[in-house]
Amino acid sequence: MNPADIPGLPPGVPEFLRESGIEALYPPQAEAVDAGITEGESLVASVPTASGKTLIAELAMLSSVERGGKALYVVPLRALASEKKAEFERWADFDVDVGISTGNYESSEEWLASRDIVVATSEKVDSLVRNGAPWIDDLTCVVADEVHLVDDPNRGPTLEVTLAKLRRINPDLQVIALSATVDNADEVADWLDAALVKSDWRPVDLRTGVHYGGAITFDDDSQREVPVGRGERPTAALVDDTLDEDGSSLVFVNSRRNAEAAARRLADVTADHLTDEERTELAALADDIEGVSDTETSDDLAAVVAKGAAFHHAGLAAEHRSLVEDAFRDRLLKVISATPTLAAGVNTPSRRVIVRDWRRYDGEFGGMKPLDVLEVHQMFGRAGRPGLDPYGEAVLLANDHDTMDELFERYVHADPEPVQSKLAREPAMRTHLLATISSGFARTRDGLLDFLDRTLYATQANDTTRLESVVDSTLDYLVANDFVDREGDEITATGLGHTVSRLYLDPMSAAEIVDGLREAEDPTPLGLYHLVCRTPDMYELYLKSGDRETYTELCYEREAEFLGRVPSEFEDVRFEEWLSALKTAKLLEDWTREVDEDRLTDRYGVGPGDIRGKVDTAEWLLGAAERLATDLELDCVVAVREAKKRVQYGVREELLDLAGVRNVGRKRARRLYEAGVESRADLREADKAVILGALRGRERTAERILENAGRRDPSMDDVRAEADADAGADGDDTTTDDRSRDTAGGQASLGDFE
DNA sequence: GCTGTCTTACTCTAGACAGCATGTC
DNA sequence: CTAGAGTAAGACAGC
Repeated sequence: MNPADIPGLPPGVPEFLRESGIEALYPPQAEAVDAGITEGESLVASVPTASGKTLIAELAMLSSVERGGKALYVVPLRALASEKKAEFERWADFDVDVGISTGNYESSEEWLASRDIVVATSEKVDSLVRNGAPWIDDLTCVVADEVHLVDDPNRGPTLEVTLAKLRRINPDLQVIALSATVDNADEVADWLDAALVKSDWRPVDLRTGVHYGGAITFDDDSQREVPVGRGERPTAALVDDTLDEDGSSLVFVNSRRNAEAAARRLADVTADHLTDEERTELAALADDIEGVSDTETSDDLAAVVAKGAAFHHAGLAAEHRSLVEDAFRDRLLKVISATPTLAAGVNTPSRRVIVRDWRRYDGEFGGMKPLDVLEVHQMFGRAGRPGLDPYGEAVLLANDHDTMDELFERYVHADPEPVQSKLAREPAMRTHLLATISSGFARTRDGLLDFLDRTLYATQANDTTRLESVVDSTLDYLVANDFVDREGDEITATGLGHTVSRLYLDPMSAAEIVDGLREAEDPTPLGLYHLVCRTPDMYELYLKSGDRETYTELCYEREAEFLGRVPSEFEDVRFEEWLSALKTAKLLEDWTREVDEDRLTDRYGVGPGDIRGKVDTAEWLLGAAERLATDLELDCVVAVREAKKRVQYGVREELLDLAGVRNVGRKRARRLYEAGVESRADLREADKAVILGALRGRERTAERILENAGRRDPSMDDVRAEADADAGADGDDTTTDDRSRDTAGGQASLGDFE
């Protein structure tokens, strides 16, 4: 199909498409147009990654906007939201404005209302609906990207319920659902009253196969010799082989440690294939990466990057990730070894994809569990860059013939699993029933069931008794915790219930927090951190060997600080969870005692990205706790607010005022304080020479800070920095300080092995 | 005596959305 | 009680 033959587009778009090199639509795109996506028809497109799904969405959104409407593009990850926004901005010339709304990057309400296309995460959309954002009513088209994620036990129900709500708010809403190839796309289409386009077509040829005994055997029975030398690893041989053709590789492994170890080994392979120019560019990139964070992870990553390889997992700081992804896309990095994060994240295509580990540890399963076919296929889908690679190759690894046969059967020739609604799970029900009641979508039990009838769950379930019983027990729970009231048939949210729903808290988290705060007379920061860390909204840190003893001891030592009853050591599971939460809380406490990032990472066995994640979550939960305490008129409001601010800035109490000044973080605040500048007011009055000295002679920085502190004459012209008293020992003093404090308190820290 | 290879015992395990009000080194 | 790669440390051979 020729772009000019597409109906309903804004004038000029077909020409624009042709200028961007789109002479003819891909077959699935043409099918989608035939199904009427540019004329308001709904569609489920179940097609492989990189086969032009985005254009399908764009055509639908553009035509909807052309008819005077407004489109919403729903993504599963923040990183994807910014990626898509940047992509859609190419339509700016056609008077199509794009806005973005995620938890960390929020455009103002009025501004979003004026945008033609809004990109948001599913949770954010859910939240906007709960809070009654008026522009939601104006939507004419919604796109759900990666809709197969409705299968996800944690976040799937949010997407499912959100789509159901949007369709209820606007019955004429056009829905475009983009999915990986799944077994039961027809059920999804059924649910959404949409047409279905299902295709295996790909713009770049994809060959999948298994490497065993010195050769890859592909699905079409062809072979490619990739001999493995003595003492060489198959992965290295495969990466080397791709490099001989000037192609890049993506290696998927099953743990962070494996990703890092593999990158170290593969760096020796890539190092031999670099031009001098690449070496120079990589050295610069390595410098940038090292500068992102002062941690071992950062240094390790920089070391392999200098040689043309990288690792990628959720322990990396966000900047690390994007630097690595960008450099790989620019073909500067030759190989990335990654955990499954990368398969679900932003677009990072590669000539060859190597799925080294196809089993992953799963505690619930009690051992190594094979990856889902869908997951492996998502990894496969990263192979082959449209327009750049002649073909893509996806390879699994086998050590013996039996395994090779198994892999062919299990992954190469297998269809992905069907997606299955997880809505009937308790945690999902808790949250979504309360939200549904709170925002007035339903006022009775029948009303709730009627609403739930619009979900995928109802489409799939052949009898609704399970759903009814979960609804009933969940309602009981919500009533018992004073989130909803029941009078006869009438179900309404209480004030508390409304607040909880709008704060986007899991009701169980809210209940735990409310209980804890009610009994808190004079809560300590650790007590508050522990309270929020043990809610279901916080991922807990994993207890390592030795941690049990360490934190049991700490638990008794600081027993008085905990809010709520400490479970007995003999309630195994409960106590274990209590300790995990304590470990997380202790990480936060250390963070607010200004312990350095690198010490935190090795004390808690986490990466810089994990620290950021924990801090963010704690900040959010403490903010919610503050709001709950305010509404309930509890005395601890001030304590909670202070704990939140300390987590937010990562500082001790005395630095709160300083750290509140823009451009002053935990490090600068501490240096200023040591130099005698102890408050915002001091910043306005103190000797500039002292301030400049504390800021290590950075004039621009100092001027910006003074300006932000409200000083009348921020100029640093002619000011000479007073010598920094402890130059060279900076940063270390606080850590040493902290360590002696810990030891004095009798607490085991790293290096105490007794 | 040093170095590389093999053996063995032991360790550890993926991911990341959200409120609200403004801005790290 | 499940799996398998990584790792550190010791054993051993070869020079």
